[in-house]
Formats: sequence, structure tokens, C-alpha cells
Amino acid sequence: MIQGDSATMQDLARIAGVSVATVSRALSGKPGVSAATRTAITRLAQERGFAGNQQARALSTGQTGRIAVTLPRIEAEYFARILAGAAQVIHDAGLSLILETTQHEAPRQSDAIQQFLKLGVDGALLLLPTESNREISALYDSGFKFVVIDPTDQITAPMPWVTATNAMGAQRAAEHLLELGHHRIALITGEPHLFSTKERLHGVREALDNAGMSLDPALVRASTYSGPSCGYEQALDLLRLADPPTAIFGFNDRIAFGALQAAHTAKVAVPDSVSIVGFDDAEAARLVSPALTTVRQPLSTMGSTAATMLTQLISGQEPLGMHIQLATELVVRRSTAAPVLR
Amino acid sequence: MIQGDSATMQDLARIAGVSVATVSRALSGKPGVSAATRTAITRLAQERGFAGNQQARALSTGQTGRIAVTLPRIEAEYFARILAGAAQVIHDAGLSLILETTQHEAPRQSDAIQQFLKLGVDGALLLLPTESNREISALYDSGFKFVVIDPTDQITAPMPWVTATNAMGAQRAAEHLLELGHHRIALITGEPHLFSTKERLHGVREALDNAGMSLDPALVRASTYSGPSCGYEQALDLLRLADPPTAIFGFNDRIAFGALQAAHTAKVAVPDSVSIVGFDDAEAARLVSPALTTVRQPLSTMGSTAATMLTQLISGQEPLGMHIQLATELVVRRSTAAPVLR
DNA sequence: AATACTTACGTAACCGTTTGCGTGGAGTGG
DNA sequence: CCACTCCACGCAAACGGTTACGTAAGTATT
Repeated sequence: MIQGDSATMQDLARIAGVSVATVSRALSGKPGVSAATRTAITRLAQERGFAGNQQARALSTGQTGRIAVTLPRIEAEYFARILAGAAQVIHDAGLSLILETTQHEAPRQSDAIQQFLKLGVDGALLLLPTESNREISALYDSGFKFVVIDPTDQITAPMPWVTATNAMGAQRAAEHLLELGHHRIALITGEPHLFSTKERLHGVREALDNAGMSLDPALVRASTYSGPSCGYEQALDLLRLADPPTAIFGFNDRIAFGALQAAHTAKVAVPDSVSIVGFDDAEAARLVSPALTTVRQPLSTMGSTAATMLTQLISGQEPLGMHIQLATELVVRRSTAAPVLR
Repeated sequence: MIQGDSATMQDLARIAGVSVATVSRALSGKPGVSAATRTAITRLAQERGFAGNQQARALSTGQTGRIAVTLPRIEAEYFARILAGAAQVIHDAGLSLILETTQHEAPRQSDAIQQFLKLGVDGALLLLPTESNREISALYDSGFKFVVIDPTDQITAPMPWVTATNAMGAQRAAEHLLELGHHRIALITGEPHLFSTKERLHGVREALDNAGMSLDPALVRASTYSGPSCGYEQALDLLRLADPPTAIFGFNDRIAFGALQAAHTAKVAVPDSVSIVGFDDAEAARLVSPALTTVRQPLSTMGSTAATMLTQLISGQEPLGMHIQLATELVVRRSTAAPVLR
């Protein structure tokens, strides 16, 4: 049942015939209250649906019970899934989540953080923050509690952050293609400045090195992770090369979907004539045809892990590790196969 | 630049040599302050990065500047897109958004609302609330400000809510199939108790009525909007009927995707042997092959419209309409075609 | 020039909770 | 029986703003 205006502590105190101080102590579990009075007050609070005034409490204690999450775009499945994981933990911890989207704009991100300090949050989760490493570091040193998910740059200062094992995942994807017998592997990367892009690139290089091969610069294209038709043009261009690649590794699923469509446009059969691999394991990966081979990221777990670290940080415990990397996993579907011999 | 602890009004007052009351009046634009003092104080506040303590203000005024949004699941594209629209408006209004997911659980929804009253929010956006009409009505009468998006039941009481034109959209989809020459149209609906399901069903009936036809009960199956393989089994079953339908209308895109996969499993060509229509225009709708014909919902606009109504409600204005319906639009892609003659 | 009115500001109460400190009474040990 | 401790509770001061009211100047009115 939903109840309207709730009583205040003074109301309870008056009814119970005690002072507000006693009510406060009784309800917050603090010592200095007899068992009898405590139960009486507790029951009374139940009956009247007493909830407590959060702002008064926050004003008094300095703790708001709120944690903020900033992210570029909610409607992006990638961020939404991380957010969902974090939201669950935050909810279970009895905290509330305040959300701010930055739309990939740096000033907006700064504003948001500024806003949080003002609004008073106990801590924050920063998804793909646009701040420079120096700024983030300064913020951390100022005593503000936060954890970074999927940083833009590699974080060197000692502060908590979580990512997926981007390099390892990309390496596994590349190895998968190599195992199938591919030699001409093309890459369509995301924004080159992003840490995740660099890591994935690194992973691919590692795999090729191990196989005694190297990346053909002509087959490496940069795209964007979230553009409207990201990957499509690049893939089309690659497929129309005189000596086209036998496999295309899109650095996220959106890019891979673009490549899939490009293959369709260019009337190149997937996976018979070209194999396509993505990254993320978006929902649509299993819906497209052929179903996309991709690297699964534990997005929800990334969110929940970060949130857990944050709650530890807030409660004063040092979190277990400063940098937590969550394992990625190669998911082989139908978009990859051995190359045809020519 | 990011700044740490900000000064309080007393600090400013001391420095400026005035009282806190004057500082408060100066900064909040209230009358009773000379132009000179006001500019002096304003400049001082700028310099010191004064932001004001939100909880203190909230405690004093009763206004928190926060608005809450409840929704079943963030990771569902449908809700995420509505949320994104709402978030933009809330941000632009200088308010902050506190998010609560209900995981489709009624007690959790109630708790959430209870929580909001306690935490103190100025209003709320309720997406697909599980409360009964009576409860929602009681909540509204209690003076709590909120607007409902996509209600579970039809709302009869005078309170603000927004939906898409579900009936009209479904009618257009059905008409599209009829125009192509389909006579055996199957339906895979969402949860039967949902208002949107009923409306869409209604729209289809309307279209058939107008064409002098009626729905074959054997071709109407109920599924769920968000199950894991929702629509797949139902579609498979339909396609294996002795006299299978020539078209399947899935009541959302997820269901349609399931149908698409079922057609693939059953080796029934789409759209040559069976046409498939969805509802929502999810991102993946253009990625599947064949690209899905579907009814686009203005999700982002639904969110922003609702948020705008709420801000009006909070500021005391009656919103323009109690019930705003946003137009849906049929998007014809490749999954529908004229039926083959037999 | 006396009166009334306006303006600019200070004073203090208030929002609802937490918490350090004081106090009376019960319980304990000698 | 007295001092001492301890317990359960009340008092009151914070926390950082907002705002009704009071008041001293300055301005307008007659």
C-alpha cells in the first residue's frame, strides 16, 4: 500500500512520550535506549509508516545515500547493460542512483561532476569519462569517491577502475580466425584514441605475432563505435579491394553489423567468402544472419563489480584491487568459417 | 575544472560583510537587495565556486529538484530509449534524475514509490507501473506529482499519462498486410493483460472489420514482450499448421525476431512464403534479414513529453492534456510482400 | 517640516535529523 | 548506608539554507 505524507520524529516522540533524540537512537540502532522503549518506538514507526526525512538526515550526517552514474548515452545497449548491473547492486545496498548522461560532451561531463558535489552524492560511477587522466586523478585526490568503468585513457594513478579483458578478447578472436586459416585479416577499429581500441589492437597484434604474421596496414581502418552506419563504408571499401581480406574483425558489434550489411550490398557471402567477427555480444548478434561470432563482454558484471567497489570505498574499506579486469569470452556463431582457397 | 568542497553561505556572508539572509536573497534573485550588493555577492559566489547545499535547501523549501523514474528493466531497449528522452528534458530543466528499476515485481514498484516519498522527490515518471488503477489513483489524489508512461491498465481517472497510438499503429500494420493481399493473418501478442496488447489487438480487429474480415482464433497466440525466445515457439507452431498463415504480426519486434528465426528453422522463406511484421522499430529491425517491417514508436518523444508534462505539473501549471498519445508510424521494409497464390 | 511609505538589510525562527553532554535514578560494592 | 558506576533518557546545538518580521535609513507626500 502506498502512503502519503509520513510522520516526523517529533510526531513519534510526542506519541511515545519520549524525546526526539530517543526516537532517533532507537530507530538507528544506536545504544542508549532500553529494549522496551526501542521496540515500542520501532512498532510505532511501523504503524505510522515513518520513513525519515532523507534531506534532514543528509544535512545532519553529510551522507546522502545517493550514488551518481555518468555515462555517454543510455540508449546504447552497451552502457545500458553496465548500468543495469550497477543499478542492481546500488538498489540492494539501499542506496539510490542518480543518473546523468554526458552525450559524449566533455563540458557536460565536468558539469555533471560539479553537480554531484553540489547535490551531494556519496560517490560516483564514471562510464567512459571524457576527463583527462590528470583531472580524474585530481578529483580522486580531492577525496571524492568514485570508480571508473572503461576509461578513455589508461589509468596510471592508483585509483579503482574496471574494464573487460579487451586485449585478451581481441587476441582470442584473432586466433580464432587464424585457426580457421585466415591470412588476410582486416580490422575496422573504433575511435583510435580510446583505451579499449588500443587494447584490442594490441591483442590482435599479439595473436599475429605469435603466428609469425603481421598486420597489413592497408587492411586497418578506423571507424567509430556508435556512429549511425559505422563500419559499413569501411567494410564496403575493404571488400572492393583488388585483393580483399578473407576476414573482417569489427571492433564492436555495431561495426560488425555494418560490415555484414556491406557484404550483403557487395554480394559477398558470409561466411563463405568473408568471415566477420564482432565485439560485445550485443543482443542483435544472435539475430542477424548469419549469427555473429563475437567476443562477449561481461557488461552487467562490470557494472555490478564497479558498484560493489564503490560501496566498499564509501564505507571506508580499501577495495580488493585497484584495477579489476573481467574476462571476455569468444562466442563462435555462424559468421566465421575457413576461407575459400583461391 | 573540477572543484572540491565549496563554500557555504556563511562564508560568503562573512567575506562580503553582510548577513546570510542577504546572500540567500541575492543569489536566489529575490527582491530586497540593492543592485550593488547583489552583483558583489554574485561575483563572490562565482569566484569561490559556491554551489549551495542541496539538502539544506531541500529541507528548508521542501523542493528537492529531483525527479524519479521507475521502469522494469534498463537493459530493455524499449525502456532505455524512453528514459533517454526523459533524461534530456530533466537535465535541461536543471533537475536531477533518480532511477529505480522494478524488475517487473509489484512489491518492488511499491517500495520504490514509498522510497521516493521518503527520499523526497518532486515528482516521478512511472513506466509501465504494475500498480492497480486504484492504487495509482490514490497516489495521485494524495498530491504526489507523477505521469504514467505506457500504463498497464487503461487509466480512467483524470491523471496525466502518455502512450503511443497503439491501436492506430496496429491497424496500419494490419491494413498493410491486407493491402498486400493477405487473408490468413496470424497474431503473436504480448502479455494479454497489458493495455498496449489490448489496444493493438483492437487495432487489428478494426482493420479486419473494415475489410469485412474477422480474426481466426486459431491464428492468435499469446506470448510475452520480453521473454528469452518469445515468439519463436508460437511462430514455429503456426508455421507447421496444416493451413499456415501467410503473414505473422508479432506485437513487438522481439516477438517478430523470434518469428523470423522460426521461419528460418522451418525453412519457410520470408517474405516469399510468409510475411512478418513487428512493432517498436528496435535498432535490430534494420539489421535482421530480411529487414523487418514494423511500427515505429516515438519512444524518445514519449519520454521527453512525459518529462515536460511533469515539470509543468510540478511548477503548478495544469499540463495541456491529461492524456497525450504520440503517433506511431508504419515502416515498411523487406519482411513483407504479397502472399504467393496457392 | 512632520508624516507616511519604501528600500535594504539584519535577526531569528524554522525545516527534521543527529549527537555530545548533562542528569536523575537504579543498581552495585564496600 | 553511602559513594560510585552505569544506564536511559532529555536538552540543546549543530547541519546550511529560507523567509517572516523588525528596523533603520532614505525618499516621497502634504
